[in-house]
Amino acid sequence: MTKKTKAPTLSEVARKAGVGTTTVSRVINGGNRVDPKTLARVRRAIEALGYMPNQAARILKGHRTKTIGLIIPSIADPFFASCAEAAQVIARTHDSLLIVTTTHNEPDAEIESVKVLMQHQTDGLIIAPADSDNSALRNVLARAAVPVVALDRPLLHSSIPFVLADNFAGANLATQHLLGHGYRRIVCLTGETSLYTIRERISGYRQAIESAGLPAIIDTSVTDYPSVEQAIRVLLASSQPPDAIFTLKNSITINAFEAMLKLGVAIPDSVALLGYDDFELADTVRPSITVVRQPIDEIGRMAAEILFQQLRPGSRTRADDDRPRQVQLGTRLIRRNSCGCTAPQLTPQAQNA
Amino acid sequence: MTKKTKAPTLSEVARKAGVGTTTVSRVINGGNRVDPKTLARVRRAIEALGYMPNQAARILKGHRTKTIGLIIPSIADPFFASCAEAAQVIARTHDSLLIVTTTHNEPDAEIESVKVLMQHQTDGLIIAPADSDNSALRNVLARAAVPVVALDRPLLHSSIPFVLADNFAGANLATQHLLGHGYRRIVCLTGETSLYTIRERISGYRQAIESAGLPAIIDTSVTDYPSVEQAIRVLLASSQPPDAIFTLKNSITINAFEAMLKLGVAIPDSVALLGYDDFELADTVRPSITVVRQPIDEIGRMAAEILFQQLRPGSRTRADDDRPRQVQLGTRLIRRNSCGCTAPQLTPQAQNA
DNA sequence: CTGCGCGATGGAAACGATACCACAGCTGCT
DNA sequence: AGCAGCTGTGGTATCGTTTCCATCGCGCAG
Repeated sequence: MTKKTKAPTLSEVARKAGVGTTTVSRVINGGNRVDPKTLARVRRAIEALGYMPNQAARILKGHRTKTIGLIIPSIADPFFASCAEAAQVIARTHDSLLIVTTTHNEPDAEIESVKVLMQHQTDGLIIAPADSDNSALRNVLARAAVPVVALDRPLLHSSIPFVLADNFAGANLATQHLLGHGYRRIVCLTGETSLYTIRERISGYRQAIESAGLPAIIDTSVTDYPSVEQAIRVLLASSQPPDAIFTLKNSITINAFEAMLKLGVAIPDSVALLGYDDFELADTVRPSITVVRQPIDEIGRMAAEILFQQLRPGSRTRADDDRPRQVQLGTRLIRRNSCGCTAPQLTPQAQNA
Repeated sequence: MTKKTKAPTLSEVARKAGVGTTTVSRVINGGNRVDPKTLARVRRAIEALGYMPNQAARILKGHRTKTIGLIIPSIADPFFASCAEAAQVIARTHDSLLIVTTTHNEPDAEIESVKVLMQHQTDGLIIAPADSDNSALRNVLARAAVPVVALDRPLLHSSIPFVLADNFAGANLATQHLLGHGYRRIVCLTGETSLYTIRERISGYRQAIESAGLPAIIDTSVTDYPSVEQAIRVLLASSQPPDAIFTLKNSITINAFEAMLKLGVAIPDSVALLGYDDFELADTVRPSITVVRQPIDEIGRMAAEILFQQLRPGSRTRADDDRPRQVQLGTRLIRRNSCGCTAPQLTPQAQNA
């Protein structure tokens, strides 16, 4: 038990170094305007005592806390995990700490998270709202009195800046790609339609399908593996079975792939498959799966950067900054083998936006 | 700009409610020993002002901060992301906030993280040390003067409790399984041997192989896809090509699988494959991949629980608690098709530990 | 009738760091 | 010589909350 009972304070350092607290404070914060000799002495005292500034006291005194909050549905979701990682990198360059809380897409948990983070005096907030039209959340955020940036999903009817991928364009392009291959009965398996991103993707799909004069075939009911398998089974048994499946979400893509394998559906010869969101193994499975890839890291990075940009002293006052506040990033179609492209491109292309 | 310039304070609430600060404080902390009428009045004032306690001030006043730190290599790594998620759930049940920092397995970043978290006065720390024998880290943690729990990797030569999977037993069992299938030239592709977990797995493999009187064939050089493909290419071209490959890490398993596919190696008929760590698609690819699965969530959960157990008031004094402090959790062999098991078991078995 | 105990409440001193202000000593200009 | 201006320094109020201690009624036993 070599545990020390108490952390040394600034004034203990001051006493040990034989100087005033002000001087020690100066040394800690850059050491300007301090005599080199004094500086060295204080530094030595700090070292000897193993002194570390108490953040709570600093924060209490006011001003910047060097802490920002990130509110996401889940850490275990690779998409948000990558966003978090990217945001943390940016936070670190701004000498700030990122605190992540999770909501599992529950509005109550979101509001709770905002409250918790505000109590911890975070300088700003990045949030991926479950419901893009949640007035309760808007209110809480308005009270928060700190800059907020929305991530992956916008917060509508508010002036909150957002960073997200162009889901409409991504799905639109993917659908066009399938149409280009000659598929005519393209089914869309969606997942939870309460999410803004999914709805946008549906719109993108629908627009492409309908402007080709074809019927949109949308199944919003699928959730887990059994439901996906069942849905595909039913579709295949119908009088006009699909010739392509477009899945709007990672887990559904994987489930659909597995179900098609199990049901003995030849991909893409019998039915093609194209998924929204890339994943590591999409390239490894046989056939490899064509997907729409979002610039995940970029989303996390930009959200954080916009937040810090708003945190710059003075930026609050001059309301009209020249920088863009609402960012929609482009997506790429990563062509692999599940869509009927014979020779998969090794270098991804087909940018949009 | 409906932004409020300033958050209301406790004394403003007190003034509004016409009571003293002490009373408001009591109301916030449970409201015992307060007249029901006063209580209601204060509650109303709190509501009206949208008051939220300032954590910084609370923390400064001393005692518990209701905040714990988690230091992991990466948030984007699914293993640690799941640990973090599990730990966060436990933290929430203890009414605490979890702050995650990442190190990318760099010792300097670890020490920096500990310092940052200590400055934020976290009540305790959970850490996955890159190097299990890092004396600098041990020193910093000793100074930290708060309970610490090691996760996934122990911190040797210290009394710090740890929670991890039994890597030796897991690899040992996996190797035995391959031996049981009749494979005799089992190659082990490791990944970075600086990690405790990898070293343990190597030992488990070696022990099983050598007690079968066979030579351990270990390639520690592989890192990314090209190196894995190259390694497999060389192995196959040798005079005595392997009949099974045991990969000690997720990314290497995936790389090996892809390389084998590309090189036209029949799995498992020509060469079997068994990987350490399960992943979502291991079950979806063809052939599905047999793996050793670790109880990831359980690791995160238990680490957090042990930490909070040590945080219980008084537990610091009675040093000899009856609870176990060093936990090694069992792993399971998930039998699929890449190892030669003809009929894959749908219900995983073969527990060990 | 007095004092004791108890429930309800408020005053004010911390907690540790910051920053405003003051001031000492020195330079160099008029 | 006098004074402005600069550098290096310290005293001290302050941030918002908790908590120790004091106070104040008030019913009730002695």
